[in-house]
Amino acid sequence: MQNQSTEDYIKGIYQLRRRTGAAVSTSDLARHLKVGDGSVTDMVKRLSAKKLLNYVPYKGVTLTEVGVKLAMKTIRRHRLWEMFLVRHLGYSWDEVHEEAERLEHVTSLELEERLDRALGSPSVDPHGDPIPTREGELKELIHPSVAECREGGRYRIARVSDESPEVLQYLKKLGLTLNKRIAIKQMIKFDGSVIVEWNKREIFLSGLMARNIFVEEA
Amino acid sequence: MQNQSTEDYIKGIYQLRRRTGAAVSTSDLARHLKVGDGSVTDMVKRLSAKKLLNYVPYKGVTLTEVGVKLAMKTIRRHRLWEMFLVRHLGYSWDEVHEEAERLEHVTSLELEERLDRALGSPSVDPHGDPIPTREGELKELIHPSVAECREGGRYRIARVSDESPEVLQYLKKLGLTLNKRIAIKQMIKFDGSVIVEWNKREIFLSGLMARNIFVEEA
DNA sequence: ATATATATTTAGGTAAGCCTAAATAATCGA
DNA sequence: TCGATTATTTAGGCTTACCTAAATATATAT
Repeated sequence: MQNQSTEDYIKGIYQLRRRTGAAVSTSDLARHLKVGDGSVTDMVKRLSAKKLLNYVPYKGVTLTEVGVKLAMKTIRRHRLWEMFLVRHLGYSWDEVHEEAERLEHVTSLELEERLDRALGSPSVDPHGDPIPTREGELKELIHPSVAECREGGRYRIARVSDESPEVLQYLKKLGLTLNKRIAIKQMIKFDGSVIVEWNKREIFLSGLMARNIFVEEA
Repeated sequence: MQNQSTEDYIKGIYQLRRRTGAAVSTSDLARHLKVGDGSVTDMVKRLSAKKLLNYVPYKGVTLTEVGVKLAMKTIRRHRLWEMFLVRHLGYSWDEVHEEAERLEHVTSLELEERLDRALGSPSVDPHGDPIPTREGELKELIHPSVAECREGGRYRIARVSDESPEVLQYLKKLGLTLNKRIAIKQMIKFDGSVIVEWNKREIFLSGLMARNIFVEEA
């Protein structure tokens, strides 16, 4: 793969931290970025010298205020591009991640503003992930996954994890996109899979699928 | 400035060669890319090893077939982006060069195709520069500059050099954009400046301006 | 044709990101 | 709490793209 940029490291740290809360270990970061452990220690020292993060050997890293700002800027640009590619260039939601991953790094403030304007300042991207504001504010939306729903409940699809294209492709094929309304028919405890009803059809979701689709009571 | 990529070197060679015809000297390339002479010799050897160009020490470089292909691809992406930024994001023609300079390097074939489709396969960019085809064909349009016109002649503005933002900004302020029709009122031999008429107004163009605006008999 | 000027290459260095293997620190189980 | 396992850092190297200054070609002018 291509070399990881400063922005990739910072974004990675931000995203891993959101999951775990605590400082991010260098080896977790290494796995996330698909580089060697030693490479991360190396890079992390440089980024620490640039005051983008705090590094305590053997303890992991946390972003500084400046680091968080950079993460927000990068995530904002990423999500604006995803939205733009879907709305203005006809991409589907499973095709935009990789493109945005590259475009986010070459986006000027001017371009960011124009993308935002062209989209009418959207608050979420095509997967339902919130887009940080121009000022770097991000309101994390906390939605339960389908795996945590109650049988018989009715929900609106609020977000789908963009980590695995497979989930996105499967849902695309079903037509089960953002904001669609579903009913939970059956929760299968044995393997965590779920049967939902949508559009008068019963749809089977594996446990993995169910854990990657997030909903809101409706 | 940022490091120059392989694509920048190849594109630079292509463009310099179009001007002079012969092999491109390493120092001309260095000036063009704003890097040291020694750096170019260095890079040129690497690109030669990759078969993108032919390098004869002390004689300069020429692109191989593969090199020309890469130049065409890069120029196509650059010009499609310029067109897209103008048509779909409201940029003006003097603002797009730098953005396109970055975007061209992170554009997948898929994205290239979608830009092209969204624009209806345009044949020229916002400055009138021809856009290479998908297959890498570029038909160079040869237009005389305003500095070479004949007094009293009537012309259509076919292309404006995108090298200097100043020219583009000046013309933008006048409203004198692509395809506008002008009449040559007076050629001033002394310093090469030209007085043209457009929209019932007389417009003064310095010699430098005149040499950067290209026209077609009309 | 030779000296001088100019163009080009070489040589030695730097910094960023990466790798692997060896060394060291932290953690966990008994 | 001690020893083993696991996590993390260090050390030594590689590649790319850059720089500057010195060396060497080439071109020019008399």
